[in-house]
Amino acid sequence: MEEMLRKLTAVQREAVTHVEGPLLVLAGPGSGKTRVITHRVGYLISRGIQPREILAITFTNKAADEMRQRLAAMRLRRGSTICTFHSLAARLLREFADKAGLVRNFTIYDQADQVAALRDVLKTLEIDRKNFPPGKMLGHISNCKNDLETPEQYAARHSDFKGKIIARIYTAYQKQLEKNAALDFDDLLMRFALLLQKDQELRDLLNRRYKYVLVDEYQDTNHCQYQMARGLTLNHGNLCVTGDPDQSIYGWRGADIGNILAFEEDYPQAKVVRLEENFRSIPEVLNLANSLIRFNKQRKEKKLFTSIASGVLPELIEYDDEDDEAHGMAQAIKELRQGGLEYRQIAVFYRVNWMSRVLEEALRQEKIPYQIVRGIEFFQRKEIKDLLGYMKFLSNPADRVSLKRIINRPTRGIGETSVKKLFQYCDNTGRDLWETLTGIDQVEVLGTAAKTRIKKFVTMVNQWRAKMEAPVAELMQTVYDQSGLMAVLAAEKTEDSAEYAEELINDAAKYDATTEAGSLDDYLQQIALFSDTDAYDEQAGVVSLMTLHAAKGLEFPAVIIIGVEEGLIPHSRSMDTDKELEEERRLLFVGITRAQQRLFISYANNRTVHGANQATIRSGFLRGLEGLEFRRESDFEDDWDFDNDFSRKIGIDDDEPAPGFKTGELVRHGKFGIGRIQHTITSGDNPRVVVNFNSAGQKTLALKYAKLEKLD
DNA sequence: GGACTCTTGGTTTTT
DNA sequence: CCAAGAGTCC
Repeated sequence: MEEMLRKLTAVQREAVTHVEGPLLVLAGPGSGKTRVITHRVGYLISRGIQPREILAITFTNKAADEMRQRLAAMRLRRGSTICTFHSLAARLLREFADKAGLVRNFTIYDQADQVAALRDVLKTLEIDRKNFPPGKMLGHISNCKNDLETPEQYAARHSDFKGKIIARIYTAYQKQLEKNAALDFDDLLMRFALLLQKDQELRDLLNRRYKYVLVDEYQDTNHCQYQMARGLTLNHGNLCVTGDPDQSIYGWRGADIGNILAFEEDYPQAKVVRLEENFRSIPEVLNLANSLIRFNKQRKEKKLFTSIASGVLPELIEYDDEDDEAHGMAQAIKELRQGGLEYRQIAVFYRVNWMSRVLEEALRQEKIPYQIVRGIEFFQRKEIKDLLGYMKFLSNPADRVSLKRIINRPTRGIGETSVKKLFQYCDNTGRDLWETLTGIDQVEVLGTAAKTRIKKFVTMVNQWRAKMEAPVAELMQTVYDQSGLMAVLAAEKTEDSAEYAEELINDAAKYDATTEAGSLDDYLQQIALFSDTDAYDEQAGVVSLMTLHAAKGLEFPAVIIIGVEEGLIPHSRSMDTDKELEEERRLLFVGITRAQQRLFISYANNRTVHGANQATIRSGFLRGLEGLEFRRESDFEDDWDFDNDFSRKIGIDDDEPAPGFKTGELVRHGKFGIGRIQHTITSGDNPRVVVNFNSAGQKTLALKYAKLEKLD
């Protein structure tokens, strides 16, 4: 351990070795944050803390996996809990199901399930889907849950026409989920946060269980997650959070950047460590990132610097249209490869998923191998949803959404009307769905034909239920076969569907092989909480394509960002407020700071939207950037004077120190006292120096105004 | 009840 | 342009 600590910088070591009490690690991109967190876990263990007393909360399952591997590589004792907020909540809600008033085998609803459930609700409430679209309604509901607001509270707060209706929808939706023994993503967090709030006994128990809690990507936590982190550490206060306000990109789904910005006020005893040295990118990339993010007002001033050697200027390329852009980038990838990079070292980012299409086409034509990092796409396929629907219903026979999905797929002559009657019967008599199904003879509203068919279905399901303890893949294979799904898929013109279904069974087999105490419930939970980035395979040896959101936490020697246009970045649906605009800018910042060496940014003057060609405008974010090499690959000549609008000068350190001051020199400031120059910024006509003052901390000072006195 | 065609609306980002 | 929903026919 001692040796490992020696390899860290002084600031990193500070973060690793601060054991007791709240700790805020403000970590810039590429500052070795992951390393610090893993080392911190290692350090705690080396100090005699039991591994099982440590809880590390990551943003994705992928990040959790990686962390586990790193810890394993450090050959530490295992047993720490490393997972995401969602899986932690799911796990603990199962463990303390009684306290939470839940059944242990609850189902987790994904977006499609939520929509299906909400549609049913709207139908029974006889609310028009056009005026109250399910997606929008779910958005409202999600916001409420993220703020821990129950349907009752929402209803009490709204007396206007629309608010009242939404309150009715929210209430009925919750009832529906309850009936189905299902929780949506937000419920997981909300239910657990509320439980933690009101159940002191449980809180004490968990505070004793997890004595040290670490939360990564804290800038993207919402109110529920904030409450969870707080509740889990209330008794001992050993909460370490890490994050970067400049990389907060999930505000739209409830993430509150205020959580990290106000951490010090929230936890006055908190120690704050800033990791500002970047170990990832060449100064040219960092300079560009800095010159972009400085336009944001909602932030903590922070200057990124690096001692990595200078490289090539990032390029900005203009194209005529998206086809040219895609082919141009394919060309760039080829050139990068000739320059010695491997495919796996190159990534392309875009704002919206549909932008991958043109790109794929171009890459296929140019025979460049690629992967699209979109994990959940697989699980959104119809055949996968069908097969999983069976599994979900087996796991939780109260789940109407799943039953509705599978009872007539393949067709068994049990139509919509029969299902509707069945559900109505349950609602009217208050009887359990599965109970009703097994005693279907008593349901007078159904005809004999329907009853016979349902009985047959129930017999089939019962046979599977007898095998619930079997390995998941085995059970799934049986279901796939005996349900008739296999025959249906095999009969389809394209073989894709059957292949996908088999891929799912293989995935289950992998789960069986790697999980010791696996169960169907647990497998389904893992799948439900699968994320896009989880699909990123760094071993694949291919170019990676992904959205800017999915790029978070990753790094690549070469990065290409396409479609940097008004309406895309910033996206047309989030450019109304400064808050939204700043988040969009942060998104571009995240993209830029993924690059280690080479960075290409591009836009096209025309783009096909809705099948029609539209003229586009380069993103306003590009204005005022420093350190870009501009290249025009389009015929179109506008009156844009790049050299006037942009500055090609780059200013991080070394080459041109600010007049009279050098990195490392001791200086005195009238107000801040004595400090040492961290680095100098010479870009633009406003040379500045970043100084670490002994008492006042780090400050960026304009030489024009600040009177600095040299000391040595 | 189910398979088919036509119309229409609409493209963020995701656990 | 493309997916989902309504409408139509067997």
